[in-house]
Amino acid sequence: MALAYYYLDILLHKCRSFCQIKQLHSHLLTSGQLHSSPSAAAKLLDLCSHSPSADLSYAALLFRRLPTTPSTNAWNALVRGLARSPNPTRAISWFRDMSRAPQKADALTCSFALQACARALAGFEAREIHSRVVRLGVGADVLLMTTLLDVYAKVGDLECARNVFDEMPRRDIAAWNALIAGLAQGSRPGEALDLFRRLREEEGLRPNEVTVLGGLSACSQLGAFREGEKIHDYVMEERLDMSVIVCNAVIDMYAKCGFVEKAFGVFRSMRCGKSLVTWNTMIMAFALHGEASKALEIFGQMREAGLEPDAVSYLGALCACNHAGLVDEGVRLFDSMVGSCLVPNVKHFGSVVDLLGRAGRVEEAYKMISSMPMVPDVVLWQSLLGASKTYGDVEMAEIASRKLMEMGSNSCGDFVLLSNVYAAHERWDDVRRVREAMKKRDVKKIPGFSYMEVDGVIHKFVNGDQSHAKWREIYAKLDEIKSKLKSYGYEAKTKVVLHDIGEEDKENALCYHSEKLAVAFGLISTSEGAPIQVIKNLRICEDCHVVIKLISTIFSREIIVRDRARFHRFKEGSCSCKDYW
DNA sequence: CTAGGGTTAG
Repeated sequence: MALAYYYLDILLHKCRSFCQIKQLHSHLLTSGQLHSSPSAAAKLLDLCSHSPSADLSYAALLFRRLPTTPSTNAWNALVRGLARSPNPTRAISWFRDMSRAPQKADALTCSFALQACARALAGFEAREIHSRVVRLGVGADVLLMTTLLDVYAKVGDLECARNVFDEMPRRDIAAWNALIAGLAQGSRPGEALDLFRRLREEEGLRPNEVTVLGGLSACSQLGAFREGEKIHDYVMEERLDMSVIVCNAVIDMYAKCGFVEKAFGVFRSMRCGKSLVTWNTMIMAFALHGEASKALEIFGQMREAGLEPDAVSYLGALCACNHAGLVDEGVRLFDSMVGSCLVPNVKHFGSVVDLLGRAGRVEEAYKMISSMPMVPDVVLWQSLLGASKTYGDVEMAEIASRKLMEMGSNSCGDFVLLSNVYAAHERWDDVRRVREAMKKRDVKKIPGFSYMEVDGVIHKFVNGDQSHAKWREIYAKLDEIKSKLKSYGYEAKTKVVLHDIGEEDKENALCYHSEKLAVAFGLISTSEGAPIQVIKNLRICEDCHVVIKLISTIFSREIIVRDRARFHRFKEGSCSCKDYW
Protein backbone atom coordinates (compact mmCIF):
# COMPACT_ATOMS: atom_id res chain seq x y z
CA MET A 1 0.00 0.00 0.00
CA ALA A 2 1.33 3.40 -0.92
CA LEU A 3 1.95 5.72 1.98
CA ALA A 4 0.30 9.13 2.02
CA TYR A 5 2.85 11.90 1.97
CA TYR A 6 2.15 13.16 5.48
CA TYR A 7 2.27 9.62 6.84
CA LEU A 8 5.62 9.05 5.19
CA ASP A 9 6.87 12.25 6.73
CA ILE A 10 5.87 11.13 10.22
CA LEU A 11 7.45 7.72 9.72
CA LEU A 12 10.66 9.22 8.47
CA HIS A 13 10.95 11.38 11.54
CA LYS A 14 10.34 8.40 13.76
CA CYS A 15 13.19 6.38 12.35
CA ARG A 16 15.67 5.89 15.15
CA SER A 17 18.05 3.44 13.61
CA PHE A 18 19.46 2.66 10.25
CA CYS A 19 17.62 -0.63 10.30
CA GLN A 20 14.30 1.21 10.38
CA ILE A 21 15.37 3.37 7.46
CA LYS A 22 16.10 0.20 5.52
CA GLN A 23 12.67 -1.18 6.38
CA LEU A 24 11.08 1.97 5.07
CA HIS A 25 13.25 1.80 1.98
CA SER A 26 12.14 -1.73 1.21
CA HIS A 27 8.51 -0.77 1.74
CA LEU A 28 8.82 2.13 -0.71
CA LEU A 29 10.54 -0.21 -3.13
CA THR A 30 7.96 -3.03 -2.98
CA SER A 31 5.00 -0.68 -3.03
CA GLY A 32 6.42 0.95 -6.16
CA GLN A 33 6.43 4.37 -4.49
CA LEU A 34 10.10 4.90 -5.17
CA HIS A 35 9.17 4.80 -8.87
CA SER A 36 5.97 6.77 -8.74
CA SER A 37 6.89 9.47 -6.28
CA PRO A 38 10.19 11.32 -6.79
CA SER A 39 9.45 13.33 -3.69
CA ALA A 40 9.27 10.19 -1.58
CA ALA A 41 12.63 9.18 -2.98
CA ALA A 42 14.07 12.59 -2.15
CA LYS A 43 12.73 12.35 1.39
CA LEU A 44 14.27 8.98 1.88
CA LEU A 45 17.58 10.25 0.55
CA ASP A 46 17.41 13.18 2.88
CA LEU A 47 16.99 10.84 5.78
CA CYS A 48 19.84 8.58 4.73
CA SER A 49 22.22 11.46 4.35
CA HIS A 50 21.11 13.76 7.10
CA SER A 51 19.54 12.06 10.11
CA PRO A 52 21.56 11.18 13.21
CA SER A 53 21.85 7.65 11.84
CA ALA A 54 22.98 8.87 8.41
CA ASP A 55 24.96 6.62 6.12
CA LEU A 56 26.29 8.55 3.17
CA SER A 57 27.55 5.58 1.18
CA TYR A 58 24.08 4.03 1.45
CA ALA A 59 22.61 7.35 0.32
CA ALA A 60 24.96 7.50 -2.65
CA LEU A 61 24.07 3.93 -3.59
CA LEU A 62 20.38 4.71 -3.32
CA PHE A 63 20.88 7.81 -5.42
CA ARG A 64 22.67 5.94 -8.21
CA ARG A 65 19.99 3.25 -8.35
CA LEU A 66 17.09 5.67 -8.37
CA PRO A 67 14.56 4.36 -10.90
CA THR A 68 13.78 7.85 -12.19
CA THR A 69 16.00 10.80 -13.09
CA PRO A 70 17.14 12.28 -9.78
CA SER A 71 15.20 15.42 -8.95
CA THR A 72 16.85 18.62 -7.78
CA ASN A 73 15.60 17.73 -4.31
CA ALA A 74 17.33 14.38 -4.47
CA TRP A 75 20.60 16.07 -5.43
CA ASN A 76 20.14 18.62 -2.66
CA ALA A 77 19.64 15.92 -0.06
CA LEU A 78 22.94 14.35 -0.98
CA VAL A 79 24.96 17.54 -1.36
CA ARG A 80 23.69 18.75 2.00
CA GLY A 81 24.59 15.49 3.70
CA LEU A 82 28.06 15.46 2.18
CA ALA A 83 28.67 19.13 2.98
CA ARG A 84 28.16 18.43 6.67
CA SER A 85 30.07 15.17 6.70
CA PRO A 86 33.68 14.84 7.85
CA ASN A 87 34.82 15.04 4.23
CA PRO A 88 32.96 18.03 2.77
CA THR A 89 34.93 18.16 -0.49
CA ARG A 90 32.81 15.29 -1.79
CA ALA A 91 29.85 17.68 -1.82
CA ILE A 92 31.78 19.89 -4.22
CA SER A 93 32.44 17.06 -6.66
CA TRP A 94 28.78 16.04 -6.55
CA PHE A 95 27.88 19.64 -7.25
CA ARG A 96 30.18 19.55 -10.30
CA ASP A 97 28.57 16.31 -11.50
CA MET A 98 25.22 17.99 -11.21
CA SER A 99 26.10 20.67 -13.76
CA ARG A 100 26.26 17.85 -16.34
CA ALA A 101 22.98 16.29 -15.18
CA PRO A 102 19.54 17.12 -16.59
CA GLN A 103 18.28 18.63 -13.36
CA LYS A 104 19.43 22.18 -12.70
CA ALA A 105 20.96 23.21 -9.41
CA ASP A 106 18.95 25.73 -7.42
CA ALA A 107 19.84 28.25 -4.73
CA LEU A 108 19.76 25.53 -2.11
CA THR A 109 22.20 23.28 -3.95
CA CYS A 110 24.57 26.22 -4.26
CA SER A 111 24.12 27.06 -0.60
CA PHE A 112 25.03 23.53 0.50
CA ALA A 113 27.99 23.39 -1.87
CA LEU A 114 29.24 26.73 -0.53
CA GLN A 115 28.91 25.47 3.03
CA ALA A 116 31.16 22.62 1.96
CA CYS A 117 33.69 25.15 0.63
CA ALA A 118 33.58 27.05 3.91
CA ARG A 119 34.30 23.90 5.88
CA ALA A 120 37.01 22.73 3.50
CA LEU A 121 38.45 26.26 3.14
CA ALA A 122 38.20 25.81 -0.63
CA GLY A 123 38.48 29.29 -2.11
CA PHE A 124 39.02 28.24 -5.71
CA GLU A 125 35.93 26.02 -5.70
CA ALA A 126 33.91 28.79 -4.04
CA ARG A 127 34.71 31.08 -6.94
CA GLU A 128 33.58 28.38 -9.35
CA ILE A 129 30.27 28.06 -7.52
CA HIS A 130 29.93 31.83 -7.38
CA SER A 131 29.99 32.04 -11.18
CA ARG A 132 27.47 29.20 -11.33
CA VAL A 133 25.24 31.15 -8.94
CA VAL A 134 25.34 34.13 -11.28
CA ARG A 135 24.54 31.99 -14.35
CA LEU A 136 21.64 30.34 -12.55
CA GLY A 137 20.21 33.78 -11.88
CA VAL A 138 20.00 33.37 -8.10
CA GLY A 139 22.52 36.11 -7.32
CA ALA A 140 19.94 38.31 -5.62
CA ASP A 141 19.11 35.73 -2.95
CA VAL A 142 20.09 37.34 0.36
CA LEU A 143 20.58 34.08 2.21
CA LEU A 144 22.73 32.64 -0.53
CA MET A 145 24.79 35.81 -0.79
CA THR A 146 25.38 35.73 2.96
CA THR A 147 26.69 32.19 2.68
CA LEU A 148 28.91 33.26 -0.21
CA LEU A 149 30.19 36.25 1.74
CA ASP A 150 30.95 34.01 4.68
CA VAL A 151 32.92 31.56 2.50
CA TYR A 152 35.05 34.33 1.04
CA ALA A 153 35.74 35.66 4.51
CA LYS A 154 36.63 32.22 5.86
CA VAL A 155 39.09 31.48 3.04
CA GLY A 156 40.72 34.82 3.78
CA ASP A 157 39.53 36.74 0.73
CA LEU A 158 38.04 39.70 2.53
CA GLU A 159 38.03 41.88 -0.59
CA CYS A 160 35.68 39.47 -2.31
CA ALA A 161 33.58 39.19 0.83
CA ARG A 162 33.25 42.93 0.87
CA ASN A 163 32.32 43.04 -2.84
CA VAL A 164 29.57 40.49 -2.31
CA PHE A 165 28.31 42.57 0.60
CA ASP A 166 28.39 45.82 -1.40
CA GLU A 167 26.53 44.27 -4.30
CA MET A 168 23.74 42.78 -2.25
CA PRO A 169 20.41 44.36 -3.20
CA ARG A 170 19.27 44.25 0.41
CA ARG A 171 21.17 43.53 3.58
CA ASP A 172 19.67 42.15 6.74
CA ILE A 173 21.33 41.75 10.10
CA ALA A 174 22.79 38.34 9.25
CA ALA A 175 24.57 39.76 6.20
CA TRP A 176 26.15 42.45 8.38
CA ASN A 177 27.01 39.85 10.98
CA ALA A 178 28.77 37.67 8.44
CA LEU A 179 30.98 40.54 7.30
CA ILE A 180 31.66 41.84 10.81
CA ALA A 181 32.60 38.35 12.03
CA GLY A 182 34.67 37.77 8.90
CA LEU A 183 36.66 40.96 9.41
CA ALA A 184 37.10 40.34 13.12
CA GLN A 185 38.36 36.81 12.53
CA GLY A 186 40.51 37.94 9.61
CA SER A 187 42.61 40.22 11.82
CA ARG A 188 40.95 43.39 10.58
CA PRO A 189 39.24 44.37 13.82
CA GLY A 190 39.27 48.10 13.04
CA GLU A 191 37.10 47.64 9.99
CA ALA A 192 34.86 45.24 11.88
CA LEU A 193 34.28 47.88 14.54
CA ASP A 194 33.60 50.56 11.91
CA LEU A 195 30.90 48.36 10.43
CA PHE A 196 29.48 47.67 13.86
CA ARG A 197 29.07 51.40 14.42
CA ARG A 198 27.70 52.05 10.92
CA LEU A 199 25.07 49.38 11.23
CA ARG A 200 23.65 51.08 14.30
CA GLU A 201 24.02 54.68 13.20
CA GLU A 202 23.16 54.44 9.52
CA GLU A 203 21.07 51.39 8.90
CA GLY A 204 18.83 51.43 11.93
CA LEU A 205 19.35 47.71 12.37
CA ARG A 206 19.45 46.30 15.86
CA PRO A 207 22.55 44.29 16.69
CA ASN A 208 21.65 40.81 17.87
CA GLU A 209 23.56 38.18 19.75
CA VAL A 210 25.77 37.35 16.79
CA THR A 211 26.50 41.00 16.01
CA VAL A 212 27.74 41.76 19.50
CA LEU A 213 29.99 38.69 19.38
CA GLY A 214 31.72 40.10 16.32
CA GLY A 215 31.93 43.55 17.88
CA LEU A 216 33.30 42.23 21.16
CA SER A 217 35.88 40.13 19.37
CA ALA A 218 37.06 43.24 17.49
CA CYS A 219 37.32 45.18 20.77
CA SER A 220 39.32 42.37 22.36
CA GLN A 221 41.84 42.47 19.57
CA LEU A 222 42.13 46.24 19.55
CA GLY A 223 42.00 46.62 23.30
CA ALA A 224 39.21 49.09 22.60
CA PHE A 225 37.95 49.30 26.15
CA ARG A 226 35.44 52.16 25.78
CA GLU A 227 33.84 50.67 22.73
CA GLY A 228 33.75 47.28 24.43
CA GLU A 229 32.12 48.75 27.50
CA LYS A 230 29.46 50.37 25.30
CA ILE A 231 28.71 47.02 23.74
CA HIS A 232 28.50 45.51 27.23
CA ASP A 233 25.95 48.21 28.19
CA TYR A 234 23.96 47.39 25.07
CA VAL A 235 24.10 43.69 25.96
CA MET A 236 22.57 44.46 29.36
CA GLU A 237 19.89 46.79 27.94
CA GLU A 238 18.81 44.25 25.37
CA ARG A 239 19.08 41.35 27.81
CA LEU A 240 21.50 39.60 25.50
CA ASP A 241 23.31 38.49 28.66
CA MET A 242 20.91 35.59 28.84
CA SER A 243 23.23 33.99 26.31
CA VAL A 244 26.24 32.29 27.84
CA ILE A 245 28.14 32.75 24.58
CA VAL A 246 27.71 36.52 24.80
CA CYS A 247 28.80 36.57 28.46
CA ASN A 248 31.93 34.60 27.59
CA ALA A 249 32.78 37.13 24.90
CA VAL A 250 32.27 40.00 27.36
CA ILE A 251 34.58 38.34 29.90
CA ASP A 252 37.20 37.79 27.24
CA MET A 253 36.88 41.38 26.03
CA TYR A 254 37.45 42.90 29.49
CA ALA A 255 40.38 40.57 30.12
CA LYS A 256 42.05 41.38 26.82
CA CYS A 257 41.46 45.10 27.35
CA GLY A 258 43.38 44.87 30.61
CA PHE A 259 40.50 44.81 33.11
CA VAL A 260 40.70 41.37 34.60
CA GLU A 261 38.72 42.46 37.67
CA LYS A 262 35.85 43.62 35.48
CA ALA A 263 36.03 40.31 33.65
CA PHE A 264 35.81 38.54 36.99
CA GLY A 265 32.86 40.74 37.98
CA VAL A 266 30.94 39.60 34.90
CA PHE A 267 31.97 36.01 35.58
CA ARG A 268 30.60 36.15 39.13
CA SER A 269 27.32 37.91 38.38
CA MET A 270 26.23 36.00 35.29
CA ARG A 271 22.48 35.45 35.16
CA CYS A 272 22.76 32.46 32.89
CA GLY A 273 24.60 29.25 33.71
CA LYS A 274 28.33 28.99 33.18
CA SER A 275 29.61 26.66 30.49
CA LEU A 276 32.98 24.95 30.22
CA VAL A 277 34.07 27.78 27.93
CA THR A 278 33.14 30.33 30.63
CA TRP A 279 35.49 28.71 33.12
CA ASN A 280 38.22 28.32 30.54
CA THR A 281 37.91 31.96 29.52
CA MET A 282 38.30 33.07 33.13
CA ILE A 283 41.31 30.81 33.72
CA MET A 284 42.96 32.20 30.60
CA ALA A 285 42.06 35.75 31.68
CA PHE A 286 43.93 35.42 34.97
CA ALA A 287 46.81 33.65 33.22
CA LEU A 288 47.08 36.52 30.76
CA HIS A 289 47.52 38.91 33.66
CA GLY A 290 50.10 36.78 35.40
CA GLU A 291 47.69 36.01 38.26
CA ALA A 292 48.62 32.38 38.53
CA SER A 293 47.13 31.66 41.93
CA LYS A 294 43.73 33.02 40.89
CA ALA A 295 43.83 31.08 37.63
CA LEU A 296 44.58 27.88 39.53
CA GLU A 297 41.87 28.67 42.06
CA ILE A 298 39.28 28.94 39.27
CA PHE A 299 40.69 25.74 37.78
CA GLY A 300 40.02 24.00 41.09
CA GLN A 301 36.59 25.54 41.52
CA MET A 302 35.28 24.26 38.23
CA ARG A 303 35.54 20.73 39.57
CA GLU A 304 33.58 21.72 42.64
CA ALA A 305 30.95 23.12 40.28
CA GLY A 306 30.72 19.68 38.72
CA LEU A 307 32.63 20.35 35.52
CA GLU A 308 35.60 18.26 34.42
CA PRO A 309 38.45 20.39 33.08
CA ASP A 310 39.15 19.69 29.43
CA ALA A 311 42.34 20.12 27.41
CA VAL A 312 41.73 23.87 27.09
CA SER A 313 41.32 24.27 30.86
CA TYR A 314 44.68 22.57 31.33
CA LEU A 315 46.25 24.79 28.72
CA GLY A 316 45.03 27.86 30.61
CA ALA A 317 46.37 26.52 33.89
CA LEU A 318 49.73 25.65 32.30
CA CYS A 319 49.87 29.08 30.76
CA ALA A 320 49.31 30.61 34.20
CA CYS A 321 52.21 28.59 35.63
CA ASN A 322 54.30 29.61 32.68
CA HIS A 323 53.76 33.31 33.20
CA ALA A 324 54.51 33.05 36.89
CA GLY A 325 57.45 30.68 36.59
CA LEU A 326 55.76 27.95 38.64
CA VAL A 327 57.79 25.12 37.18
CA ASP A 328 56.96 22.24 39.49
CA GLU A 329 53.28 23.13 39.61
CA GLY A 330 53.20 23.17 35.79
CA VAL A 331 54.91 19.81 35.44
CA ARG A 332 52.54 18.36 38.04
CA LEU A 333 49.55 19.72 36.10
CA PHE A 334 50.84 18.22 32.88
CA ASP A 335 51.21 14.82 34.54
CA SER A 336 47.74 14.97 36.05
CA MET A 337 46.36 15.88 32.65
CA VAL A 338 47.85 12.75 31.14
CA GLY A 339 46.60 10.81 34.17
CA SER A 340 43.03 11.95 33.55
CA CYS A 341 43.06 10.52 30.04
CA LEU A 342 43.20 13.84 28.26
CA VAL A 343 45.51 13.93 25.28
CA PRO A 344 48.03 16.81 25.36
CA ASN A 345 48.48 18.58 22.05
CA VAL A 346 51.42 20.58 20.68
CA LYS A 347 50.40 23.62 22.71
CA HIS A 348 50.51 21.73 26.01
CA PHE A 349 53.96 20.39 25.19
CA GLY A 350 54.95 23.88 24.10
CA SER A 351 53.90 25.31 27.42
CA VAL A 352 55.86 22.78 29.45
CA VAL A 353 58.93 23.04 27.22
CA ASP A 354 58.86 26.79 27.64
CA LEU A 355 58.42 26.45 31.39
CA LEU A 356 61.38 24.07 31.75
CA GLY A 357 63.55 26.03 29.36
CA ARG A 358 63.08 29.35 31.03
CA ALA A 359 63.82 27.82 34.41
CA GLY A 360 67.16 26.74 32.97
CA ARG A 361 66.19 23.08 32.72
CA VAL A 362 67.19 23.10 29.04
CA GLU A 363 68.18 19.45 28.90
CA GLU A 364 64.78 18.34 30.25
CA ALA A 365 63.04 20.63 27.79
CA TYR A 366 64.94 19.00 24.95
CA LYS A 367 64.04 15.52 26.23
CA MET A 368 60.41 16.57 26.35
CA ILE A 369 60.50 17.65 22.70
CA SER A 370 62.23 14.45 21.69
CA SER A 371 59.66 12.29 23.42
CA MET A 372 56.59 13.99 21.93
CA PRO A 373 54.22 11.68 20.10
CA MET A 374 53.61 14.32 17.42
CA VAL A 375 55.86 16.42 15.19
CA PRO A 376 57.13 19.40 17.20
CA ASP A 377 56.23 22.71 15.59
CA VAL A 378 58.41 25.79 15.03
CA VAL A 379 57.28 27.40 18.29
CA LEU A 380 58.77 24.58 20.38
CA TRP A 381 62.21 24.85 18.82
CA GLN A 382 62.03 28.61 19.10
CA SER A 383 61.38 28.43 22.80
CA LEU A 384 64.24 25.96 23.23
CA LEU A 385 66.46 28.33 21.25
CA GLY A 386 65.32 31.21 23.45
CA ALA A 387 66.17 29.23 26.59
CA SER A 388 69.55 28.24 25.16
CA LYS A 389 70.28 31.90 24.53
CA THR A 390 69.29 32.91 28.06
CA TYR A 391 71.48 30.23 29.62
CA GLY A 392 74.28 30.50 27.05
CA ASP A 393 73.97 26.88 25.93
CA VAL A 394 75.70 26.95 22.54
CA GLU A 395 75.27 23.27 21.80
CA MET A 396 71.53 23.29 22.41
CA ALA A 397 71.15 26.52 20.48
CA GLU A 398 72.78 24.87 17.51
CA ILE A 399 70.48 21.84 17.72
CA ALA A 400 67.41 24.06 17.87
CA SER A 401 68.56 26.33 15.05
CA ARG A 402 69.39 23.40 12.84
CA LYS A 403 65.85 22.10 13.34
CA LEU A 404 64.43 25.52 12.59
CA MET A 405 66.46 25.80 9.39
CA GLU A 406 65.35 22.31 8.36
CA MET A 407 61.77 23.39 8.86
CA GLY A 408 62.41 26.27 6.51
CA SER A 409 62.19 29.00 9.12
CA ASN A 410 63.31 32.35 7.82
CA SER A 411 62.14 34.39 10.74
CA CYS A 412 64.55 37.13 11.70
CA GLY A 413 64.28 36.36 15.42
CA ASP A 414 65.66 32.84 15.01
CA PHE A 415 68.82 34.11 13.35
CA VAL A 416 69.24 36.92 15.84
CA LEU A 417 69.00 34.53 18.79
CA LEU A 418 71.62 32.15 17.42
CA SER A 419 73.89 35.03 16.53
CA ASN A 420 73.51 36.40 20.04
CA VAL A 421 74.52 33.07 21.54
CA TYR A 422 77.70 33.10 19.47
CA ALA A 423 78.32 36.77 20.24
CA ALA A 424 78.06 36.09 23.97
CA HIS A 425 80.87 33.54 23.55
CA GLU A 426 82.79 35.92 21.29
CA ARG A 427 82.64 33.45 18.42
CA TRP A 428 82.73 36.15 15.77
CA ASP A 429 83.32 33.80 12.82
CA ASP A 430 80.08 32.06 13.67
CA VAL A 431 78.29 35.37 14.08
CA ARG A 432 79.45 36.32 10.59
CA ARG A 433 78.31 32.97 9.22
CA VAL A 434 74.81 33.48 10.64
CA ARG A 435 74.63 36.96 9.19
CA GLU A 436 75.61 35.67 5.78
CA ALA A 437 72.98 32.95 5.97
CA MET A 438 70.48 35.67 6.81
CA LYS A 439 71.42 37.62 3.72
CA LYS A 440 71.21 34.55 1.51
CA ARG A 441 67.78 33.59 2.71
CA ASP A 442 65.20 36.25 2.29
CA VAL A 443 64.71 36.69 6.00
CA LYS A 444 61.28 37.85 7.05
CA LYS A 445 60.66 40.26 9.84
CA ILE A 446 57.09 40.54 11.05
CA PRO A 447 56.45 44.28 11.31
CA GLY A 448 55.80 45.31 14.89
CA PHE A 449 52.93 47.63 15.62
CA SER A 450 51.13 49.02 18.66
CA TYR A 451 47.69 50.40 19.30
CA MET A 452 46.74 53.12 21.73
CA GLU A 453 43.19 54.33 22.32
CA VAL A 454 42.46 57.97 23.17
CA ASP A 455 38.85 59.15 23.52
CA GLY A 456 37.51 56.23 21.57
CA VAL A 457 39.93 56.73 18.66
CA ILE A 458 42.44 53.98 17.96
CA HIS A 459 45.94 55.20 17.06
CA LYS A 460 48.25 52.73 15.39
CA PHE A 461 52.04 52.99 15.34
CA VAL A 462 54.69 50.97 13.54
CA ASN A 463 58.43 51.01 14.25
CA GLY A 464 59.94 54.34 13.26
CA ASP A 465 56.52 55.64 12.31
CA GLN A 466 56.29 59.25 11.15
CA SER A 467 52.80 59.09 9.73
CA HIS A 468 50.91 60.19 12.83
CA ALA A 469 49.62 63.76 12.76
CA LYS A 470 51.52 64.53 15.96
CA TRP A 471 54.70 62.63 15.14
CA ARG A 472 56.98 65.59 15.79
CA GLU A 473 55.62 66.03 19.31
CA ILE A 474 55.91 62.30 19.92
CA TYR A 475 59.54 62.21 18.84
CA ALA A 476 60.29 65.30 20.90
CA LYS A 477 58.79 63.55 23.92
CA LEU A 478 60.94 60.49 23.26
CA ASP A 479 64.05 62.67 23.06
CA GLU A 480 63.11 64.24 26.38
CA ILE A 481 62.65 60.76 27.83
CA LYS A 482 65.98 59.64 26.42
CA SER A 483 67.87 62.43 28.11
CA LYS A 484 66.08 61.83 31.41
CA LEU A 485 66.83 58.11 31.27
CA LYS A 486 70.57 58.78 31.12
CA SER A 487 70.46 60.18 34.61
CA TYR A 488 68.90 56.91 35.76
CA GLY A 489 71.93 55.07 34.46
CA TYR A 490 70.11 53.66 31.48
CA GLU A 491 72.01 52.31 28.50
CA ALA A 492 70.27 51.10 25.35
CA LYS A 493 70.34 47.34 24.91
CA THR A 494 71.62 47.46 21.37
CA LYS A 495 72.40 43.75 21.42
CA VAL A 496 68.82 42.98 20.43
CA VAL A 497 69.24 44.83 17.16
CA LEU A 498 71.10 43.02 14.46
CA HIS A 499 71.85 45.16 11.49
CA ASP A 500 75.00 46.37 9.86
CA ILE A 501 74.55 49.82 11.27
CA GLY A 502 76.47 51.96 13.70
CA GLU A 503 75.92 52.01 17.45
CA GLU A 504 74.06 55.31 17.36
CA ASP A 505 71.70 54.12 14.65
CA LYS A 506 71.09 50.94 16.58
CA GLU A 507 70.09 53.07 19.51
CA ASN A 508 67.69 55.00 17.32
CA ALA A 509 66.18 51.83 15.87
CA LEU A 510 65.39 50.80 19.42
CA CYS A 511 64.33 54.23 20.48
CA TYR A 512 61.47 54.41 18.02
CA HIS A 513 59.93 51.00 18.59
CA SER A 514 56.18 51.12 18.11
CA GLU A 515 55.43 50.56 21.80
CA LYS A 516 57.65 53.49 22.78
CA LEU A 517 55.90 55.71 20.23
CA ALA A 518 52.54 54.66 21.63
CA VAL A 519 53.58 55.30 25.22
CA ALA A 520 55.02 58.71 24.30
CA PHE A 521 51.80 59.55 22.51
CA GLY A 522 49.91 58.45 25.62
CA LEU A 523 52.00 60.78 27.77
CA ILE A 524 51.24 63.82 25.62
CA SER A 525 47.59 63.10 24.91
CA THR A 526 46.13 61.95 28.22
CA SER A 527 45.76 63.86 31.46
CA GLU A 528 48.49 63.69 34.05
CA GLY A 529 48.36 60.61 36.23
CA ALA A 530 45.94 58.74 33.96
CA PRO A 531 46.96 55.18 33.17
CA ILE A 532 48.23 54.48 29.65
CA GLN A 533 47.21 51.36 27.79
CA VAL A 534 49.08 49.96 24.82
CA ILE A 535 48.50 46.85 22.72
CA LYS A 536 51.37 45.31 20.78
CA ASN A 537 51.20 42.55 18.17
CA LEU A 538 54.57 41.00 19.05
CA ARG A 539 56.36 40.26 22.29
CA ILE A 540 57.65 43.36 24.02
CA CYS A 541 61.39 43.82 23.54
CA GLU A 542 63.86 43.82 26.40
CA ASP A 543 64.87 47.43 25.90
CA CYS A 544 61.30 48.68 25.77
CA HIS A 545 60.59 46.77 28.96
CA VAL A 546 63.43 48.53 30.78
CA VAL A 547 62.52 51.94 29.38
CA ILE A 548 58.83 51.70 30.17
CA LYS A 549 59.60 50.66 33.74
CA LEU A 550 61.63 53.85 34.11
CA ILE A 551 58.95 55.96 32.41
CA SER A 552 56.39 54.71 34.93
CA THR A 553 58.59 56.15 37.70
CA ILE A 554 59.66 59.37 36.02
CA PHE A 555 56.15 60.39 34.99
CA SER A 556 54.26 58.67 37.84
CA ARG A 557 52.07 56.77 35.44
CA GLU A 558 50.70 53.30 35.41
CA ILE A 559 51.41 51.86 31.97
CA ILE A 560 49.71 48.71 30.82
CA VAL A 561 51.13 46.92 27.80
CA ARG A 562 49.48 43.87 26.29
CA ASP A 563 51.94 42.01 24.14
CA ARG A 564 51.40 38.90 22.07
CA ALA A 565 51.55 36.65 25.08
CA ARG A 566 50.42 38.55 28.18
CA PHE A 567 49.92 41.79 30.07
CA HIS A 568 52.69 43.88 31.56
CA ARG A 569 51.56 46.33 34.21
CA PHE A 570 54.28 48.91 34.85
CA LYS A 571 54.05 50.84 38.07
CA GLU A 572 56.63 52.77 40.07
CA GLY A 573 59.54 51.28 38.19
CA SER A 574 58.55 47.64 38.22
CA CYS A 575 56.43 45.34 36.11
CA SER A 576 53.74 42.85 37.09
CA CYS A 577 55.60 40.14 35.16
CA LYS A 578 58.49 40.53 37.65
CA ASP A 579 60.79 40.64 34.62
CA TYR A 580 59.92 37.06 33.86
CA TRP A 581 58.33 36.64 30.45
C1' DC B 1 2.21 18.57 -3.92
C1' DT B 2 5.08 19.87 0.89
C1' DA B 3 10.59 21.73 3.33
C1' DG B 4 15.11 22.03 3.40
C1' DG B 5 19.68 27.50 3.11
C1' DG B 6 22.97 32.37 6.04
C1' DT B 7 25.91 35.15 10.64
C1' DT B 8 27.96 32.61 16.84
C1' DA B 9 32.56 32.66 22.54
C1' DG B 10 37.79 29.75 25.17
